[in-house]
Amino acid sequence: MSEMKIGQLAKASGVKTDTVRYYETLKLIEPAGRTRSGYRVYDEAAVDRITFIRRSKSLGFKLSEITSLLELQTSQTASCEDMLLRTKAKIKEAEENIQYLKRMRNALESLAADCPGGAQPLTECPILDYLAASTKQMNNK
Amino acid sequence: MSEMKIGQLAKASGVKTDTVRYYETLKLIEPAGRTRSGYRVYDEAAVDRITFIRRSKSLGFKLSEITSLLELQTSQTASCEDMLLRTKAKIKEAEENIQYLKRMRNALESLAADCPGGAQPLTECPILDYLAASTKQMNNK
DNA sequence: CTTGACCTTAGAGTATACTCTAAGGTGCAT
DNA sequence: ATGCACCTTAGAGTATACTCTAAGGTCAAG
Repeated sequence: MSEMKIGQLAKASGVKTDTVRYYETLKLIEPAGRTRSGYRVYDEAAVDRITFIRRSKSLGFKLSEITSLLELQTSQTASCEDMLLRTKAKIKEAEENIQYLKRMRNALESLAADCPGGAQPLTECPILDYLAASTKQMNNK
Repeated sequence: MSEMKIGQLAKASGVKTDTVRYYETLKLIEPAGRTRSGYRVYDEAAVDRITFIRRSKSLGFKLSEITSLLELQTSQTASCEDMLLRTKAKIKEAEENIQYLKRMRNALESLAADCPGGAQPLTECPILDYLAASTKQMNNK
């Protein structure tokens, strides 16, 4: 099945037909051609391309970044370094997000540790106290 | 300044006036009243309320969740346990996101470690190889 | 020749949290 | 009186990645 219609491509690559069309609007993929009746026709390479997109997404790349990854792939002049740099930038991003979430989790945990839980009235709740405390310190985003 | 207009509330609580009006559409806050000419009038409690929202946001609560946190705060029947449960759920969420990001980062790091970088042609790049490899394994999210 | 699966397009809807624009009124100072 | 900062509303725009709807054409099987 080297020639296929959008439904087959979708099934073969694990996405919905809508998603394939959406990717087309972003110029991430294009059908190899069209039938006389206007149906999109794809070849095997299309499956690889969707797979490329899915894997890149699973590594945290956005669709707009994947556009540039795909360009890199077909570029004559690009070097390994180009890909490595994008990968390192993504690692840094992930790392920052992890740190951000850890700070959040730690703050939540220290509040939870102070909270007696149970049927205590909320006036005694250190968590709500922290949230509602007027004009002391201020943690922002 | 116990009575203030939206601009003063915004300044006092560190958000934009647009944000205050947006929060109003979500029923997160309401002006204490209006002047004859229609200007929103707020009291000191409004500053605390916006502060509550900001702090909750910094702990990872969504605005829709903050609605329910604010209800909890003024509830007669709620107990500490209610707040603690929400906090624990949020900790779990943060933890899951951290794990997810760590898997992503680790995958990126092991790819980066295999990549020679430098001026190697991309045909030799293990990162692109992984992304483009046809129909072998498949990581999805 | 009709049924059903599959295809087409354009455009709207979902979720989240704002942010901005347009067009116009208010209120105090010079 | 006029300028300026500030206020009002309704509604659109931003970012991300789809997902769905409507209205209609295609195609192979029975």
